[in-house]
Amino acid sequence: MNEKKRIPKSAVSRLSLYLREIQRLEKDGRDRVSSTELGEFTDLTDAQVRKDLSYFGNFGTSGSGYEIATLKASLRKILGKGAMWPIVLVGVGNIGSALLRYPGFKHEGFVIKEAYDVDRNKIGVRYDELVVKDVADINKNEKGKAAKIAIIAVPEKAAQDVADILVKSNVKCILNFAPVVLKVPEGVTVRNIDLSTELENFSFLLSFSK
Amino acid sequence: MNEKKRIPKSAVSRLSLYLREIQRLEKDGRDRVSSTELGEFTDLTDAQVRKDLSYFGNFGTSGSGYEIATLKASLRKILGKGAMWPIVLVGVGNIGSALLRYPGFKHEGFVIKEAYDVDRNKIGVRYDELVVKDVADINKNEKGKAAKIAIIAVPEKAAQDVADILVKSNVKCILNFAPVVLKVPEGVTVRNIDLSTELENFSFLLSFSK
DNA sequence: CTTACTTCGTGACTTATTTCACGAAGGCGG
DNA sequence: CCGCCTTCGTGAAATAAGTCACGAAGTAAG
Ligand SMILES: NC(=O)c1ccc[n+]([C@@H]2O[C@H](COP(=O)([O-])OP(=O)(O)OC[C@H]3O[C@@H](n4cnc5c(N)ncnc54)[C@H](O)[C@@H]3O)[C@@H](O)[C@H]2O)c1
Ligand SMILES: NC(=O)c1ccc[n+]([C@@H]2O[C@H](COP(=O)([O-])OP(=O)(O)OC[C@H]3O[C@@H](n4cnc5c(N)ncnc54)[C@H](O)[C@@H]3O)[C@@H](O)[C@H]2O)c1
Repeated sequence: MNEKKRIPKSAVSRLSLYLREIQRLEKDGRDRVSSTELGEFTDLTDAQVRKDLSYFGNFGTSGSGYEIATLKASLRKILGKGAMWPIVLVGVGNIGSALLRYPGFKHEGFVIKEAYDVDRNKIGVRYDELVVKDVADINKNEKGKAAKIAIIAVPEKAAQDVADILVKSNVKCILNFAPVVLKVPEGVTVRNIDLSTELENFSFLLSFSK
Repeated sequence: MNEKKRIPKSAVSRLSLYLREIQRLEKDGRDRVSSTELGEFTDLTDAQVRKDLSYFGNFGTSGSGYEIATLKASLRKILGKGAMWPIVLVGVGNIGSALLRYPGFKHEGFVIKEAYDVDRNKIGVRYDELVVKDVADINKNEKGKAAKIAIIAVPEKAAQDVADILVKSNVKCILNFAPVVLKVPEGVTVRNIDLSTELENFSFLLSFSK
């Protein structure tokens, strides 16, 4: 076990894949899995799988691999999947409403608890138990049960302002769909979903490869 | 200029950011920019900016930085942004329809030319000039103007099958929203948009930092 | 209990990426 | 034309990430 060593940033994302796979295996009735097999499922080498897991503990047994029930419990713990994480969403347009309609998040331990927009046509709309609120009221988040995770799905021009407000209301993690590099203080983490950039990676590849 | 050296994978994504920023600057009437400034906008070091650009050419001028018009033209060329890239979309659900409604792609040089679904309620629906077709007819893509880029926005269980079909119809790049690791032959590139994994990175961070 | 086989955990090594830091230009004021 | 300032391009150094390969530990069969 390697409690001390630096953990590569991408290792956490891979942990997420491992967890997903072993949950699938568990559903299929499997109860053990080897690093080789897990590697095949996730398109990684067996060594990568073992090393990633070893950053967090000794989950395996020489000769017989990993017990699924145990590994699952450990990975869930590491990834913070004990509780239901509340999320605040800002921008209920194309993307925002797609997220609100997606039932998968609840099963994954995430729930969009609040959603905000500026558009009076959006405000008041109900999605399941949630009603879209006016973004002007967002600071009411500040007082109570404050979500630490936010999703920004507003137009590019509004994104930085929204981020600033979210940071003030104590959000620590932002998933940003707007095509902007957000400026946030230390201690706040931003991850970008940047579809144009993804596509440009493709057009780059395609233009070069012939 | 460094035509020979291996280019870090992430450099291409950063090029995309640089291009976006200088286009913004151009709109603001600016005509030159330095690596330092570009670094500030993109949250990178000046050295990183210069090194990334230097993989592709000598775009700058000592003492006065980069001329925006020139750099923009070069980056657009590198990223393959001369033509309009046709895209095929499979799965017109929450995500798929959000993509179809997004006008931004056209401005970026990408256009969803075909969209497929299995659901008869989706088939036949019109989005602008596009009409959703039956996924059973997807191989008709095979003959003609075949898109090289595809987006998969179907449920997890269907994703691998769809990927196999797309690969057969000569798609070379797949943007995958389904939470699965797709198996594709060499020469085909997959990039995943994996929202659960993104959120699990957050829950990991939040559970550890206190 | 012993042998043969499997599979983990990990230090050492390799490869990839980023950062540093400096020489060489280019611009500008005098 | 000269010094001074700015900013590039880039090898060299540093850091980060991934792969290798092997000892140790487990399993299973006879
Ligand atoms: N839809 C896509 O496929 C797609 C693709 C790539 C990038 N994006 C990016 O994702 C973001 C959202 O895209 P979209 O298609 O959902 O946009 P959209 O225009 O459909 O929705 C944006 C929503 O944000 C709301 N809004 C605007 N300013 C606001 C503010 N200050 N506070 C709160 N709400 C505000 C608008 O009323 C609207 O409902 C954009 O930045 C877009 O560039 C979207
Ligand atoms: N919506 C979200 O916010 C969200 C979040 C995370 C992940 N995802 C993932 O993105 C994917 C799409 O999500 P969604 O919410 O849009 O799902 P959705 O159920 O709304 O839409 C899926 C669409 O795919 C169609 N489909 C099913 N099988 C098909 C097939 N074989 N060929 C063609 N079409 C087929 C369905 O008819 C449906 O229209 C899923 O894999 C989901 O797990 C979505």
